[in-house]
Amino acid sequence: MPANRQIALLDHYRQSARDLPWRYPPGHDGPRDPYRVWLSEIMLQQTSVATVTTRFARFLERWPTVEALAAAPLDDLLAEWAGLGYYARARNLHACAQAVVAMGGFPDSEAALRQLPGIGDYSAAAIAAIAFGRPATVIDTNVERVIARLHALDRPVRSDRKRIRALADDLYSGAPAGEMAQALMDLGATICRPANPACHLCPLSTDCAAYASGDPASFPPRPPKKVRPERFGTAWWIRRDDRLFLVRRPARGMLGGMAALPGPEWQDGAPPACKAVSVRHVFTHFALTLRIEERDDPSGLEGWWHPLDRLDEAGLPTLYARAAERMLA
DNA sequence: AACTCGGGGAG
DNA sequence: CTCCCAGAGTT
Repeated sequence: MPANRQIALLDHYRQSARDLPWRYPPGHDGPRDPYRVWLSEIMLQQTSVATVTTRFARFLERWPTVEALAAAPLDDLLAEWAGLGYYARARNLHACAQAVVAMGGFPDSEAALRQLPGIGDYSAAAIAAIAFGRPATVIDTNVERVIARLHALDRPVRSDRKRIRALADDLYSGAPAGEMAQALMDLGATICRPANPACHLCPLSTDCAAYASGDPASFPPRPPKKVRPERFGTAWWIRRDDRLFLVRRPARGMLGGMAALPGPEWQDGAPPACKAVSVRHVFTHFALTLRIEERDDPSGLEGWWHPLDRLDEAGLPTLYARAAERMLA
């Protein structure tokens, strides 16, 4: 019997919805642009609202339609994506745009959306619900956390997905899915936060088992963290006059397809002691120490000379942007 | 089911 | 420092 929870959530949302650049406000009854919804959902995958807010408008201004994006060179899209991380998203975004144009527009069902590159379970449900008003159970990490707390689930989310799915289906049942999804995500971001949840502001607190337990922040339990391995590598700083030699990384894998400083593949292990200039960069599953070595000959390398005064337009991912910043300081 | 894949912001 | 974020694809 989720009706009371749904009413409490939707009422609270209509009162306090965040005003976000990609969002249609609660109660919006006009046409919706699936391109905007899709783009925002891909950008927001594992990326905070604050970060996306600074990049969404510029991206949309450069490519206002899915047709424009499909026609753009992939390298331009990757350069625009630089600094956002998880670059497979940008490669899949391009492939998805071309598929959508080829089929004459975005499909409006969750199942058909799910078949497109870069659109997984979450994004398919979110786009179907938010852009097309379809019923769908939209489950992201916010929804998982809210449900884990409502029911005081005592297993890590990763090993309790089936139960969370069933509880989420029930929570969404019969309600407008797009508004429910956004209500739950706002709740998770602003009230039912991972740490220091603001239960005194929560419209569901009287119905929440974790709140009743007295220690809501302990739900859901976090899996044990694992150690982050070390890697090291070398990047070559090859400068002639006012230009720098850059290369493009292999299409798949780490920083796939991105502009970069040339250099050999990175190695496992702790970096050898060295006084040379180096930058340290922490990725999700390893930490890298990149030594920067000056060279004057790019022979044997495939790349291009890039003007140093326009390096910010080269589309370097953050690791190499920091390395260049260090060398130019 | 476990890995791979970035980076920034908050505490 | 640590943790987390509107996850997806591969193995």
